[in-house]
Amino acid sequence: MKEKTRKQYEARAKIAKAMAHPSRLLMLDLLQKQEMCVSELTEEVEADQSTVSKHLAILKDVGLVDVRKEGALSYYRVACGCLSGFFSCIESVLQSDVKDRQATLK
Amino acid sequence: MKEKTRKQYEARAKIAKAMAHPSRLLMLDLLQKQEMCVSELTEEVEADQSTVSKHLAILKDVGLVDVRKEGALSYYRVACGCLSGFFSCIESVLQSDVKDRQATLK
DNA sequence: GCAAGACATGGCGAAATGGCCAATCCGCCA
DNA sequence: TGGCGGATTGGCCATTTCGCCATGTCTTGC
Repeated sequence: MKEKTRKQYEARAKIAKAMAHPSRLLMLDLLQKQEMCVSELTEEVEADQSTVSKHLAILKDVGLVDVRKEGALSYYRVACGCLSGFFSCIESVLQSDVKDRQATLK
Repeated sequence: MKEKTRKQYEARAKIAKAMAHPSRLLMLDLLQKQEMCVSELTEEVEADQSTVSKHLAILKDVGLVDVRKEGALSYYRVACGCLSGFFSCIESVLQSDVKDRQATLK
């Protein structure tokens, strides 16, 4: 395989990897609806504040969220409008898999 | 957070996680165009055959691919039609991130 | 200045992931 | 029935991920 091709798949995988965590999916879901600061997200996610902060750093690193600093607060929001497409794909796999399992049981 | 909600995000994360690997993204890309057997995929991915087989097991487990056995061969193919939506989302994040970096350099 | 609150970062142990080799399983055919 | 090629599974090790604690940075208000 070409080096360039390999790099491309690694870049894509990095983005997918950033989404591949329950807490980060929840955060993306919340941030899609409204921007929130770290302490608000921490309360929703129910994890240590440092943990949430690191999750946000991961999302920010790949460009999935943006930050806006207002005084001491950091407001995060989703940076791309394509997330609904991603979520609906996941949801569709989830649904078809459920159907498969039901079909298998019959 | 409700137990049920947490489980839902975990189920979604499991699917996202299955996609979050360069080799598996490549395989999904190939299998979207045509069904292929393990040895063919092994050649494309350039990894050990057992490694490829395990990657396929992961994709199959979450319902992203299906298998069809023909004699000694196992033909894999993509099981859902929504993958292009997923890929285009990734691609869009990739593009906007590149733009961001260029903008930052100015 | 400094105390307090909001975030970010370093570090560390536990757990999960990824890759290869080796062994096994399975369908086919001599 | 024995052997062979294709595929899966088990085992093992290196690497990465995850989560918390402790600490550092920065802003605000006294």
